[in-house]
Amino acid sequence: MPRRKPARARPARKAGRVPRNTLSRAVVVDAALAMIDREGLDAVTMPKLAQHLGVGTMSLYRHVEDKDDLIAAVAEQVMGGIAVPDGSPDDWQGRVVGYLRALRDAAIAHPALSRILADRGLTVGPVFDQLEGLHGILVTAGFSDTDAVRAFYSLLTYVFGFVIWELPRVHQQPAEAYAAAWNHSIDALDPADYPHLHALRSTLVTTASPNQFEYGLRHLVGSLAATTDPSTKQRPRPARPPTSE
Amino acid sequence: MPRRKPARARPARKAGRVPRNTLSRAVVVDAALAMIDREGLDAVTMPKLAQHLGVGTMSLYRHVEDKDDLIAAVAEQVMGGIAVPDGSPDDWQGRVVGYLRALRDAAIAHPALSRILADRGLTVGPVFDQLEGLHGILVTAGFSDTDAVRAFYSLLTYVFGFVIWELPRVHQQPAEAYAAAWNHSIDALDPADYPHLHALRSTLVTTASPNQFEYGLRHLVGSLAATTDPSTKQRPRPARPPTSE
DNA sequence: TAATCATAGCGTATGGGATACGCAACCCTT
DNA sequence: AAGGGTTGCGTATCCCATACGCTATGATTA
Repeated sequence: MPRRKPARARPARKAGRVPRNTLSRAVVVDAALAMIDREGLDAVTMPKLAQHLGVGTMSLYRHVEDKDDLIAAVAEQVMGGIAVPDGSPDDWQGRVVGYLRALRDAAIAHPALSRILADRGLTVGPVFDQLEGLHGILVTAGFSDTDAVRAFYSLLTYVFGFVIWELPRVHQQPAEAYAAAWNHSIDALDPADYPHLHALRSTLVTTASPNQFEYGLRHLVGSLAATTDPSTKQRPRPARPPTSE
Repeated sequence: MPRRKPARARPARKAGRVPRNTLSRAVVVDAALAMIDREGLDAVTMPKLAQHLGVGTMSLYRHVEDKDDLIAAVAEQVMGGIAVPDGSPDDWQGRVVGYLRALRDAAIAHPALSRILADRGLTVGPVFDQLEGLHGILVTAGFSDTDAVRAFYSLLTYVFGFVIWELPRVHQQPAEAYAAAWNHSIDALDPADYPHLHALRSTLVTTASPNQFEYGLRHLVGSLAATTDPSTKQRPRPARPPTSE
């Protein structure tokens, strides 16, 4: 008993009236990205996406191989929006860090990104350009070819791990839900067995700030810098890294 | 530990003959983990899992709230198997690094782990014990409360990002598939536009060795150490980190 | 302008999957 | 020997991803 026709808010299709060129791969991908951002990755299904676009479900498949292809395209779209910043060769740290921050920003702007990449590997299409750019920067800065590779892999890796760890804290329906959950978990633990966690209740949760991102990044970049350019060794590391929010 | 029946080829159920106490949450979770390791996360469905156990699909739901609960339990199971190593208080670096290596080993032994955690957040049950232990180690080593939190978050974060990046390389049907894919991708790029990537064909792929893990880890730990105990500043960082495989 | 044609949009059908619901066999208790 | 909470599980429902053509559409060409 088939019955399909609401097609949401969009000039409903008339019998026999089938407009052309309404869809394109770009339109589908954009809509998917928007829907993912809005309702979450799991909420996106082909039927729902189609309905949103005011088209039939199977129409999507004219522009996308399958759902997997669609999600991959979404990931590429997002990653493609990230650029390795310009800058003087002297400031390799600034450029590299700028790129990594952009990466984190993208992951926060599109919370599903890291999940998608965790599923299919970090190296999607546009990353090639970025690797090329980063490598150039590092080599110019004095890194050997191999060390440059190792360095940016380490950095990339750190950023992704961080973002995955950070996301549940950043995006959570009620903003305090995450903190509440943590506190609840900690309350359930016996203070005798978990003295530190109890003492740190507040710290554990609030530490997920931009500063935490910068903290690890600073250490990593600073240490990498030390292997190449001793003069910058101290720069990225203040006598004592800021310790609070 | 309670004994576990093979559960494999169980005599098919006879009409009216319904044995009792064949299942338990532990049995279900173990079977799920085994199946995940064997066939991948996506291959695991409630019907297939039940069939494997020789029981009806809905029987599983007596011991597991829903699939989500099951997967969460699997993650806990794996994470619970990781311990913060003992050691002398002097060797905080050794203990912390030991823990992080164990984490990576677990992620490699159970390739789906990182995907699962990326979906639901890194902090699953047993992690509390581990955080408690790590925090104690770091504070004893001279870190302030806050810095200790920042430090292990950074480390944890690095490890997870690394593992996610590394996994596709470690587990791939034909061992060379990954390298082949990369080389193929690079070949498709115009050497004029991507001089570095072309020059690095081999390096880019082969760098994914245990050394890469240690490379970033060494830098991170070394730099963190420097903030607390200047005497160890040089230790984790040889004059020049090994540069090759 | 009319006939031709590749193609976009889409209706229908198939094969899973997750899971609510409720029955009945079991095993334990009394 | 009877009763009852529990466990295993059959059935049914609702969604999904997707294969398979059919048909209208707009561009192309005669």
